[in-house]
Parts: sequence; C-alpha cells; structure tokens
Amino acid sequence: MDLPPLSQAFVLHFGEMGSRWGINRTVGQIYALLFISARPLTADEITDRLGVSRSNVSMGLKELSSWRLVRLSHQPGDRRDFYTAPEDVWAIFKTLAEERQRREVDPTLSMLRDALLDTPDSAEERHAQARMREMHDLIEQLTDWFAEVRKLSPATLEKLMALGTTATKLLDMKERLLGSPDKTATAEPAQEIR
Amino acid sequence: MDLPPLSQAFVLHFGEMGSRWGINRTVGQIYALLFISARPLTADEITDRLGVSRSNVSMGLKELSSWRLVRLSHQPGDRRDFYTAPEDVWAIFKTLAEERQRREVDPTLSMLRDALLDTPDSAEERHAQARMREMHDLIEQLTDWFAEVRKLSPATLEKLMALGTTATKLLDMKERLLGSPDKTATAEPAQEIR
DNA sequence: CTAATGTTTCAGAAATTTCTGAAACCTCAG
DNA sequence: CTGAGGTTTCAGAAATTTCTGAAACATTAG
Repeated sequence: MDLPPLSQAFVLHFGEMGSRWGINRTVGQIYALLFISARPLTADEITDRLGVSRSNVSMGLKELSSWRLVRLSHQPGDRRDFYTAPEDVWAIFKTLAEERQRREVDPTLSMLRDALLDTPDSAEERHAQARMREMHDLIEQLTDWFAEVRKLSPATLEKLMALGTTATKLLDMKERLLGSPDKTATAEPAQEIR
Repeated sequence: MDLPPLSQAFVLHFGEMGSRWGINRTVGQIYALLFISARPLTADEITDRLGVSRSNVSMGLKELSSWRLVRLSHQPGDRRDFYTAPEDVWAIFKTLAEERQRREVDPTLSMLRDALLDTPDSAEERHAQARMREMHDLIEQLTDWFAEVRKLSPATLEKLMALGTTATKLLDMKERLLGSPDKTATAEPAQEIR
C-alpha cells in the first residue's frame, strides 16, 4: 500500500472495520480512499494505491455502486471511469441508512407479515406468533420514523438533534399547548418510566 | 430441525439474515428460538430443536451473552442453566443499538480523534484530514443524539416517534415561542435545504 | 473423595468468502 | 474492420469463518 501516513491509517482502519460491517476489507478500503481523496480516481489508481488486484477493485467498485456510495464521472478527452465518494457526509449517511433498511430490515418485515397471516396450530405457535407481532410492530414503527427523519433537510435534522434531551420537554409543551392529547399521544399518559 | 412451521420459518429466516448482520447462522437461530419461546430453554433443548452440535450452541450462547441479548435463569432443584430472551422488545432494541455503537462506531471515532491530532505533511494529507473531521463531527453528533434518545422511556419514545413529520413544525413553534434561538439552534437560521 | 451431571474449550474438518490472474468483453478512433 | 484502451467476468487458490466431536473442566450430591 502506497499512501501517506494519515491516509494509510484511515484506509487500513476502514478495511478492518469492514468485516464488522458486512462489507469486505477491500470494499472498505476503496471507499475510505475515495472518501478522503481530493479528486476523482480511476480504478487503476485505486489498484496501485491499495496494492490489491485490479479485478478485486473492479468488483469492489461494483459493490459500492450497488450501495449507491460512489459516483462515476468522466474527464474530457479521457474515456476511463473516474470514481468519487459523494461530498456531503449527511447524504452518505442517509444513503447508508436507506440501503441497510432495504437489505437488512425489509426482508424481515415481509417475513413477519407473512407469518402473522398464518393460523397457529398449537398453544406454542400461538405464543410464537404473538412475539412475532411484537417484533413486527416495533420494527414497523422504527422504520416509519426513520423514513420520516430521512426526509428532513440536514439543517432541520441538526436542529432536531441538538435538542437532544429537550425533546421530552418539547413533548410536554406540545401537549400543554394543544390541549387534549391527539392521536399522537394514544399511549397511556400515566405510564411510568420503566 | 424439529420445530412447528411458523416457528421454523422464523428461526430459519433469522439464521439467513444473520450473515447480513455480522452474526453467524447458528447465533441468529438460537436467538430467534429463544425469542419466540414461551419458557426458558436449556442448551440441550436448543441443540435438539435446532439440530446443531452442542458445542456450537454453547459458543452461540456465549456470544449472545456478550451482546447482553440473553438472560440466564435457574429452576429449583435443577442445576442446568436456562436461557431466555428479554421480554421487552424495546429493551432488546436498545441493547442492540448500544452494542453496535460500542463495537462498530466507537473504535472508528477514536481512530478519527487520533488522526485529527496529527499534523498533515502535504496538501493531500491536509485535505484527507479535513474530510476526516467532517466524518468525525457527523458521527459524534449522531452518537450523542442516539445516546440521548436511548435514555427516554419507551412511552416517551413512542410519542416522539409518533410525531414524525410534525417534528419540524414543532421546532418552528418552539423557536417562535421562545423568541431568540438558544444554544440548541446555533445552526445558521438562513441555511437552505440542500 | 467419587459419581453424576452439566458446561466450556479447542484443534482440526467443512464451508464460505475473498482475492487473483487470465481471458472475455466492450467501445470507439482511425 | 482493426487494434488500442479500457472494464468485467470467472474459475480456482488462498484466507477466513463456522462447526463439530472429543477432551477438559466445573460443581455438587452422596
């Protein structure tokens, strides 16, 4: 690997973390390299800098494209493909969240939905199905919420996050202001913190 | 594998998804089985029901313990260990979020912090470091926010989530009500949606 | 102490995933 | 059409991860 120290540390770390993440070492390294690069890189440049095989890089880039984490660009008078990581770190995070949703959550949700349509044929199965319903409802709720959050602009999102602990106070405030709890407050008001 | 149809479908699905998740098939299956089980199970019962080796189950349970996703219990006059998945799906989700934070995010954050302390020795490295700072700041912000959110009671959390898109309106309301933006609104007010 | 009953560890077998080099495959300029 | 410049595919090699059975290691009842 042929990189200056800071960059090298970053790239190596992403390679290692890759495995905890479900992407492989090379893919992690390619992404890291693109992320910190000041300009678009060709597949060959990536190959040289990382010291892995050309085909490995080609597959890695394909994988990253399928995650929509790299963009392709071209330069006049050059027909090679140049790759970039998107500038906006917020956008990157959103993309990541969307893709993980699609790959890791949606299939489970759909399996659960199917399971909930079936008729359990024993007491045990009845209990199992009840648990599945709990899980399904939680996941669905989280999913919907994240989808809403992802729609917010970075600026709004930052404000919302900056609120942090204030969130509760804000909720209280809302309830006081709007008077009777609306559909958003169907949870039992007297419920204690568990 | 010796399970009624609904349960089997659930367990198999979790086994498969396991790989997308960074846990292995057996661990996924063990957890799924415990999750839908109406009563605590012994390691041997798990072994029989899943049809995998006893040692594999032992290791799987150890792994799940390290994730704090199973609890140990005992029954009078029996010295075997009985395992359960926590009842509360919200608690499960929180645990999962905390562990992933610890294993997947914290190491990166600490690497980034180190990198930001170094002095870049070229223009390229300077740019790389700037990108790392962007990433660091985003991750830190998200991390802090999630930590706050995790502190909320399930009830509050549900209310907050039920708000969904209303959040923005609520924010506006708050700013109107409280007049001048406080420390929670340091983001430039005029900033546009990108 | 010894048996019985239970759990964990570990080295190697099996399975899976990743990586490579070579060949196949574009696409376009001339 | 041809060949230069580029990318992708693919079968097998290499590496990693998972799984197993056997042995080691508790713990407690008698």
